[in-house]
Amino acid sequence: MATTYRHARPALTVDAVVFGFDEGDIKLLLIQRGMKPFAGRWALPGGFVRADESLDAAARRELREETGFSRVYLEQLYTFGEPGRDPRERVVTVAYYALVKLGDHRVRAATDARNAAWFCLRDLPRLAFDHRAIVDVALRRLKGKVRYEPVGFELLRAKFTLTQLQHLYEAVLEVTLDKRNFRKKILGMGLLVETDEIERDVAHRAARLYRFDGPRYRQLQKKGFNFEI
Amino acid sequence: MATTYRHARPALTVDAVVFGFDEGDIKLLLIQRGMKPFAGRWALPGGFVRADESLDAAARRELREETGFSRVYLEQLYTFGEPGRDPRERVVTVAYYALVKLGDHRVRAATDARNAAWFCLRDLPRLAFDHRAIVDVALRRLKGKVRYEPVGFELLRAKFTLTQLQHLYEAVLEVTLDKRNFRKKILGMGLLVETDEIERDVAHRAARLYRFDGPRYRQLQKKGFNFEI
DNA sequence: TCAAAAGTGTTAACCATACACCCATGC
DNA sequence: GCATGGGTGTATGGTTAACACTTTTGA
Repeated sequence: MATTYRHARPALTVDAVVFGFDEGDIKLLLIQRGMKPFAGRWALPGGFVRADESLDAAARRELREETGFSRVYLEQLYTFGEPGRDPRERVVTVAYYALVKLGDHRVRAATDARNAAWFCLRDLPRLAFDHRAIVDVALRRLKGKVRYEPVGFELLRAKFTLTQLQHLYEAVLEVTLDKRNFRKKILGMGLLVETDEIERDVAHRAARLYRFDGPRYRQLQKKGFNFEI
Repeated sequence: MATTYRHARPALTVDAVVFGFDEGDIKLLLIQRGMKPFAGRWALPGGFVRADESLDAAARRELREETGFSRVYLEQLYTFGEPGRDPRERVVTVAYYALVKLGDHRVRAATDARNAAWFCLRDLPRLAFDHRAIVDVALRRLKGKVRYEPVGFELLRAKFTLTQLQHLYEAVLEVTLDKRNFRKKILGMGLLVETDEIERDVAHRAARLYRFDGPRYRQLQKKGFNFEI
């Protein structure tokens, strides 16, 4: 950082890879573009960073404006800046990924109303710009993160069954897990608390609901505990 | 990404946290600033991204220009964009971290000639801008990375002793490791090949030199092997 | 009463840890 | 011959992995 700035400035945007979990699958929230370039193509929600806002703030704002989601888990992912990634002019984008709780049907309705839709990872449409590459980086990050930090809970409602949690890990990590061993391990950490509620409206024996004990996790973390699935 | 760009554009820079390993310690390469702001303060090597170069290319170019290092391990770290992080105007910086092999004394001499110097992490000077925060993020990343990917070797010469490797891990992870268990584990991975050379000019029994087998690692990786210390 | 998923323990294999002495070399 | 670090094996405890049946509930 040697001189004052005399070079042409690239435009700066933020984009967000929004993950949800529903019916045993990881889903991705995409926006259909109205304008050129890539009119009609699906793309990541995102937009330009304003002069006086931080990158995190820009990502949250765009997410709220384009998808209606606020109060989600949001983390910076990677910055993409290949010249030519936008055909109009040079645009550098700071990519984020978000984990949202799809349990609440109202938010799903709110986003359904717009030009936004949830897609299974297995059949994503062609995406605008280099957004497919961004999604791939986000997936790799999610896979790595979920094993060593308790972020998986950000994809479930506050109260969940152990089977839901197991299916979440199976979907993200693309493995199958043994039910007994999974329960032993996750309960052994002492991070889940049994609620006095059980599932409702299921056509079989209702499962107990648990919740994640965030304060306890932070406390254990200070003592050197490391979450690991 | 909805409209063409009408907003004020932040300036865009790259900065690099350059790690080395010498005499059992992790070192950091810093540049002393000549101009305001923060004239005289030590700072990360870095500079403005040019109109037609990728972010990676910009980081490599700045590293080469300011420190003389090329062909180093370089990875994007995080993008820092708080308004106000540069007192002059809004500057967003894409931070990288680099791992360099300090074994070669010629490169050390080359950088010594300039306003660059190596510092122990324990006694870093006050840094310009938010560079101290960037260093902290880089350290956390390095600690995490070194355990799950064989990047530690990027800090050692091509041929190294097992004790050097152990000391490297001890320095990065801030732990002490058991010599026998460390050797068992690292040799058990089958990623090190014994060379027919031994240390020279040491005042005690000379240790065998090993080298990291990169092709073998990539091959094992495809079969699902995961490096782990 | 049937279908569907919940819930539960034991064993065997493997892996991580703790630990101490002799060896080779240069001075 | 002494100081310095190089090099080596075993025993124990803990962790992971494999595995199947009974229970509850609603339809």
